[in-house]
Amino acid sequence: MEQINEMAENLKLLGDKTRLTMMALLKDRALCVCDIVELLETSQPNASQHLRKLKAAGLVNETRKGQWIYYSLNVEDKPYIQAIMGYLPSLKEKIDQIKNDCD
Amino acid sequence: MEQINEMAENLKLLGDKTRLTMMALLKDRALCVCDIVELLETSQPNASQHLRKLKAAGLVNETRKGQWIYYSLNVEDKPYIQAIMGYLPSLKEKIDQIKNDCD
DNA sequence: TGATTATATAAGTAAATCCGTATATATTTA
DNA sequence: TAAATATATACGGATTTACTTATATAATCA
Repeated sequence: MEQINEMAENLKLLGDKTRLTMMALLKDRALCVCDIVELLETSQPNASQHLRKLKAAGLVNETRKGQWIYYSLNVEDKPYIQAIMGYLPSLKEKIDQIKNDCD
Repeated sequence: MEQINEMAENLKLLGDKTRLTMMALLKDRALCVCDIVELLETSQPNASQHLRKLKAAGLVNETRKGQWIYYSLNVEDKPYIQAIMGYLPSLKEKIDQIKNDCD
């Protein structure tokens, strides 16, 4: 079943706490890498590597804005991913705490 | 976020094509290990080991019936797992093809 | 009871995965 | 143009994972 294999690949990507937290963060709004590094309290290369995987699977988009690269969700055409996202807690409050240097 | 970590653990379990196919099969009905081995075309130990992980996470139940141990879904109290299950294709036709020795 | 069938567990191996350190690339600013 | 900032990539090590083979346990049947 090719459909199941494809779903398994995507679920595997979400089955990592760093990446799943990234997705939860991006539910609120697009974020640049330095925001994500600060929010996740991880290293910049680690964040970049996880973001690359999410992007390779088409789960996020990237947009450069000057020095910064903003990542945003790209799940409109992926209904089961959207369904999962609906069950992720909102991290909006946490996001509002970060100091927004990026700009 | 403990809730996210717990979700990530469960999604990781579903993020494997063997286990996700098992879950899709069990959506139709309870199956014994030998059924699953036949349907997945894998080895018996491999099937048992994957089933053990699903059981440890509480995603399936087991019930012995004589010589056979039947596994069934246990997702009533796990809404996001149920949501994902709803997007898995039905493998009913495939299941109906197996020769039902078990009995 | 001994043989057979169903399932679980143990142990080993190859591959995948996550993360850290180091470095490269791209953009902005002085 | 040089320095600073933001991000990506390369590489290596430790851990995890999936699978195989071999063996153990449990239930049934002759």
